[in-house]
Amino acid sequence: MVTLAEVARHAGVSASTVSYVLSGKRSISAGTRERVERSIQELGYHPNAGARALASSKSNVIALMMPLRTDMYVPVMMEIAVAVATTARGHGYDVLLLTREEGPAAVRRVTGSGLADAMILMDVELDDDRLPLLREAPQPAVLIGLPADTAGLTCVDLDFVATGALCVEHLAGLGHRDIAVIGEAPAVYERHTGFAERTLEGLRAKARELDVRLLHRPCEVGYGPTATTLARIFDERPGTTGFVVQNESAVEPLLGLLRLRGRAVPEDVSVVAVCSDQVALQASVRLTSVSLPADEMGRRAVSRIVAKLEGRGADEVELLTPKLTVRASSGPAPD
Amino acid sequence: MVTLAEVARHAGVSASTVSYVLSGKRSISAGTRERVERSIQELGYHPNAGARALASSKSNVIALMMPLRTDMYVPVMMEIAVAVATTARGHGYDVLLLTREEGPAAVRRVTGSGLADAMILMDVELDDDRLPLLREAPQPAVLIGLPADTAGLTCVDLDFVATGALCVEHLAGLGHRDIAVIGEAPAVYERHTGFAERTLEGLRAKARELDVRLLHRPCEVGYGPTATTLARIFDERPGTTGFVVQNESAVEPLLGLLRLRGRAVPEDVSVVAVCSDQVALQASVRLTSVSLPADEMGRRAVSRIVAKLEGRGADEVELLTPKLTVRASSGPAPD
DNA sequence: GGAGGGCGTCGAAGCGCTTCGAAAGAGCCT
DNA sequence: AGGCTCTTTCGAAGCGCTTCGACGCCCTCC
Repeated sequence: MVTLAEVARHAGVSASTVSYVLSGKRSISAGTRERVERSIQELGYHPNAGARALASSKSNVIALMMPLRTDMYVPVMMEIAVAVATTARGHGYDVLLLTREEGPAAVRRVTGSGLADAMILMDVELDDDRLPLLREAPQPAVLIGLPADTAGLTCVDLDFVATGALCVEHLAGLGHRDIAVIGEAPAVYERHTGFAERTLEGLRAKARELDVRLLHRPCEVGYGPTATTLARIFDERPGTTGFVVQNESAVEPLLGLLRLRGRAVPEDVSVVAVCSDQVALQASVRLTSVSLPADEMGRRAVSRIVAKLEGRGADEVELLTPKLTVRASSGPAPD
Repeated sequence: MVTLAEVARHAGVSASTVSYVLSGKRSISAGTRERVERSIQELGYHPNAGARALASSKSNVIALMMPLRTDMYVPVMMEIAVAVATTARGHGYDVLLLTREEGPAAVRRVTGSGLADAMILMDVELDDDRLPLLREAPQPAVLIGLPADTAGLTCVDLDFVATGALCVEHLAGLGHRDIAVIGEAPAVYERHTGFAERTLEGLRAKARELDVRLLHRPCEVGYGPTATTLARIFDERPGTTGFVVQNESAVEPLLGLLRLRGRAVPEDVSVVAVCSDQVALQASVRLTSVSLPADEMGRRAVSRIVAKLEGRGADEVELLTPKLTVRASSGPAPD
């Protein structure tokens, strides 16, 4: 393996000079810089990550703590990860993949070992057990999601309360008085995952405000569970004409089931989904949806982390404003 | 941050003794070990990753190069990543997430900088541009997938040729003489992704052998494209009674579309999918499928990497034998 | 009772890089 | 011409850990 010292010898300069050429922290004459750069090329030199981390106390790695369950939002999680990885690379950082399942131990490992310079955490629960550690960690962190207490934390998330409100508002505006919500899997609520509860909160508040009847039912992933949930909903509220689908994987089954029941979308029944634009456009009916800007959340999270690593930017909660796009799945309520 | 030296002072021993307690590379008396371990606990010591990497030339990190597209098999990729991350942690390794898109440059970065001790590559193309570098890299690597030339490489993959054959065999055995294949997106074939081409090869070979007519059509992700593809298939081969679905995301749309056309599954039409068991079970019809053992592939890949890092295990291609599970979506051909 | 051999521990030398202080030279002013 | 500043480069220290050789001790064996 080629070392700094070899490059220095090859270029006829000292090691520190090579280091300064690389980091740009001191001015180097054009001639020397060129000579060094040529040597680096010729020898195929790559700085040793460990040595660099040791000497500079910076690893140039961002840790990403990701949930590895498969009971929810896999594509969204993936999309966030993609955005994080790509954006981070753009800023010169690599991404270390940690599992949400390791919990606080992983946080401790990172903060203790200097494995990473900063952390991005996904799948934040309202009262997340990683938060206390995070607050005292020397490394900055950004949450993608919103816990109950955000003091001393930086968060990026979609404003799910507004998202819920927006869905109800849209349907109510079209004259729907009976709205059903196909929610996340029960386990998601049991974990007190922030976004699920907040969406519900927004849905309920707006429903109360606009005097619309709202029925919320959690729903496991899969066609069967969706069918059961739908049947229950129609049993309980036969007059339901509006649906809000929070659970991406329930979208296609729901549309299929409505078709089977002879309920036309959007003539008889309107559907609003909270999902990525991709899903909304690929479904069998082009869905009216509030988009889940996974990509943007990932990018923002990295930007904030990088800002903090560079000493800019304070702790702050950034809630992205949801946007509802009207497509072919919603229309006026039948009379 | 607590250092080895501080632990040593606290325990009243030398730094090297602490190091040996940690690594177990030399015997330590029970008393000393306990004292040191207590100090480690009390001080909350975590070894510095950079220093460790520098001194031992081992980073305890495995790089995972993952495709970050969303045009195919997102859940499968995710499942593999999960398995890799979890298994790796079980062996004491962390996982560095690299994007497939960085291509050979990422391989060079890893091999040059000592960022990782080994690499696992996904989304392998038949003539992958990362392979030459890999062959001369000092770090071991495992491919999840199968390139055309496997000399000097270690690969883990499902035997997709056998998978294709199995699907045709099953349908032909039920009396189907006209089989259509809903394939991956055209881009996947254009990239010469190994598994797609191999599956097709297996399908074709077996069809020829059993004298069955086979129609293969690539298909973009989404309901619309699936509908178009299906329409074309029935135009071209109205007598089609057997379907092989290679593309997970086409499963639910296909079932819905068949229902719309009034073709009952499995009475009129049989469907065999190549997908994870989860998808097979969650679809609107419990699918006869060849399962994609993503989890096992991830685990095997890590096992092989760890073996190589420990000096065991040679270069080898490991093809997992596909298993077809008969469920409710396939039955005898109508006459 | 002295030689030989383990066992347990220590000290010191790096691993490859960053970074600080200082030296060497060049250019300018008085 | 001497002193000053500014630019460019160098040398050396040190980041926290691993690891090798060596040392001291106790036990065993003839």
